[in-house]
This record gives sequence, structure tokens and C-alpha cells, in this order.
Amino acid sequence: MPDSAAPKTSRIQQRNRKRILDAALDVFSQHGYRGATLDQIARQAGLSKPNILYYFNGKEDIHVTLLNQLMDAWLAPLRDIDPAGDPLAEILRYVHRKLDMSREYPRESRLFANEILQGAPRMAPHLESDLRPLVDTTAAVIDRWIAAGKLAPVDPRHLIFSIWATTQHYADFDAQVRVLMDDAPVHADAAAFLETVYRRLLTPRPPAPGA
Amino acid sequence: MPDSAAPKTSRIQQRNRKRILDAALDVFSQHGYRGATLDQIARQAGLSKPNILYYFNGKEDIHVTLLNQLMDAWLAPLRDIDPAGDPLAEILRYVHRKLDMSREYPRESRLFANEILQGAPRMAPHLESDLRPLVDTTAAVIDRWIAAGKLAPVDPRHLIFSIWATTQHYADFDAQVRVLMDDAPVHADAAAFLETVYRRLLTPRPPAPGA
DNA sequence: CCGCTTTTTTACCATTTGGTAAAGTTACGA
DNA sequence: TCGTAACTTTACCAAATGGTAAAAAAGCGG
Repeated sequence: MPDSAAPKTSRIQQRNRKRILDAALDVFSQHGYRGATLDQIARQAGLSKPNILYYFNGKEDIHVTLLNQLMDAWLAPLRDIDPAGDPLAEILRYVHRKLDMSREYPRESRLFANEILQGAPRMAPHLESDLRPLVDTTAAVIDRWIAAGKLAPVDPRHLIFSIWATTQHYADFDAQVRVLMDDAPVHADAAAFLETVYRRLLTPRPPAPGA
Repeated sequence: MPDSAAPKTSRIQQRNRKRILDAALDVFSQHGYRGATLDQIARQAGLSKPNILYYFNGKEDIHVTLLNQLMDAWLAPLRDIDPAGDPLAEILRYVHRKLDMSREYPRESRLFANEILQGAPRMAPHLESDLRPLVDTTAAVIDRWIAAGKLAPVDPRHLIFSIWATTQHYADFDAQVRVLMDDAPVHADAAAFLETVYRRLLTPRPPAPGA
């Protein structure tokens, strides 16, 4: 019976693992992997350090668990682009979802940013195995939309990069944005701005008549 | 004679300070402030740790020196936007210069990215005193251009953010870009893409005839 | 209520890290 | 070439950090 064994995770185990991961998300996203300490995570989680090491095999284990767990949620909006939908609407919806995630999950955004900034030492395999195929198929979808004249021609991969960059900027560089935008409705304005950017960029225009 | 004293910095002092700062740029940009160690910097610089502390007052001193020193170079392209020039050309030139800097000075880009990501603890004063006024005046220039009908209307601050985000992305998220763009001419393609983006976004179009 | 498993705490430890003291070495002007 | 100031090295620390051992304390099915 290697399969249907008893429920491996007790109530208390589930609660504490969740607490630890939430605290770790706070600390890792703020200080990066090497800057975060188990003591900080323990304090934030309201547990002792050895107790944390009862639930996880070490600092790296916590970090990797977080990364794996978040990867899916992070890529969901890209996965949800519907090849059968209206091209411009699909892209704009994607932009807005990514921007919303920047606002609602800034810790997750910064965790990834930190990891990529340092060369993705603990995430490279996932980029290759999860992200890359997803980007490949999405780029192919966009290329088909362009070929069908439904979108103005652009490089689909750089388009995706620009969407990531512009939306995540509001989470990752929040400290800077905040200095430059004292109490303006940043998120709403950003949404309007990005809507304009991608609408003007992608709206197909009829070929100039002539020749 | 508090002013025209003897040359404070000997040849050897200049050389070693430069070595240390260059090594520190390597290490800080790769691991972030807390992740960097004096031993790493020392090894990279080819000096002993105490010798490094002969030239700088401590780890933080090195970091702050780097940040201050780079701030100017980093903001130069923004400062060079000419209010009397052709609006679209000025913006596009700015975009290309920023993109070039991403390629030629990725360490500097990552150093700043790390600092901002962690809340700009050692740079907040500079953001307030240097960056903010510069962005304010640049935004005013762009607003005037828009009012004069030389650019399509957009929020100038979010425009600046988007330029920063899209150009620095290629340095800061290089690890990700590299996974997704195996041996394509990333920089050239990015330049063409961004040219298209900002040209389509900012080219003023005559108001639709009607009413 | 008992006995066994799961969870938590207490008390440590080895290594790393930023930093210092002080002795030694080198450069260089008089 | 000699003396002094600039520079470098050797030998250390104290604190912080990731991690462990083992005892104590809860939980919990019977």
C-alpha cells in the first residue's frame, strides 16, 4: 500500500507549514535568499528556529518550496490566454491581470525578481521546463494572430518581455515609484497607461494605400 | 590653506580604490548587499580583507560609494533630453541610450535593481534629492510637448517608468531572457521592438475628423 | 487514563563574517 | 641613504548564522 496511506499532513502540520512559508515569503522577498536568516523567518512565523527545521530540511528547502509553489500561480495568466479569443482583448486582459498581480502579490513578484537577478540559481530548471514551453506556444499563438492580420506585427517574445517588465515594475521598484508619485492613484493610472500602450502598439492598421 | 592642500590621493591609492570598487560592483550586483561578503570582494580585487578596510571604512561605505558614484552616470541620459529638440526623436534617443546601457553596464543596472528591490535603504535620500527633481522637470517637458501636439497624449511619469522597465529588463532579468531566447540577437531585436513600441505610442495623430 | 507518536523547546556547535590591533614592509622626499 | 609616512600582512575577535541532539511537552487513538 504505497499509495493510499494515511493522510500524511496533520492539521497542525498544515497550519505551521503555511505559517512558515508565509513568513519566509515576507523575509526572502525583502532581503533576497542570502540576506534572509532563519531567525528572521522564525520570529516572523512565531516559531522557534529548531521548530522550523522540524518542518523543512533547511533554508534552501523553504526557498525552493516557495518558488515551486508560486511558479504555477505566476504563470496562470499567461496560460489562460485563449487562442480562440479576440487577440487584442486577450492581450489586454493579460496585461491587466499581470498588473493586478503586481498590486496584490508584490511579495511574490519580488521573490522572483530577486531570484532572477541573482542568475536564477535555484530556478533555472523550472524556467527551462515550465516557462520556456509556455512562452514558445504563446509566441506561436501571437504569431498566428499577426499573420491573420488581427494584430499589428511585433516580435511576440519581446512583447511578452515588455508586459512582464512594465507590470512587475510597479511591484519590484515600488520604493522608487513611491518616491516619484506621492499619493497619486498609481495603480489606476498605470492601468490606463498600459492599456493605451498596448492598444496603440497592437491595433492593426490597414496597409497604406498606394503603389 | 584648507582648500589647495596637497593631492590627497596617491597613484597607488587611486589604483586600489578603483580595483576595490570594480570588484565590489561585481559582487554586490550579483549577490545583493547582504549576500556579498568582504572576503569575496577582497579575493576579486586581489587584496587582503584588512587592506580593503584600509581604503574604505566598511562594507556599507563601499556600497554607498558605488551607489553615489553611479547615480550620475545612470541619470545622464535622462538629463540629456533636450527640450528644444524634436520630441519623438528625443524620446527614442533616450530609449536607445538606456537600452545600450543595459547591455554595456549590466552590473550597474543590477546593483540599482537590488537596492530598489530591498526598499532603497541606502539610496532613498538620493532618489528624493537627485532623481525626483529630474523626473519632475522631464515630465513637465513631455507635458509641454503633448500640449503642443508634438506627441500623442500619455502620462509622462508612467511613460518614463515604462522606458526604465523595458530597457533595464534586459540587464536585470538576463538569466530569464537567456533561457527564452537561445542565441537570438537579443539586443538588436529589442532595439527594433522598443523603437516600434514608442513610435506607435507617441506619434501624434490628427484628431479624427467629424462633428 | 495510558502509551505512543508528533511537536516543541533547551542547550549547543562549527563556520562565516565584518572588523581590529599591531607588527612588518614599501615608497619616496630630503 | 636615511627617516617618515603610506601601505600591507598576520593574527585575532565577537557576533551572527545555519544547523543538530536530545530532552520535554502536547496530542491523540484506544
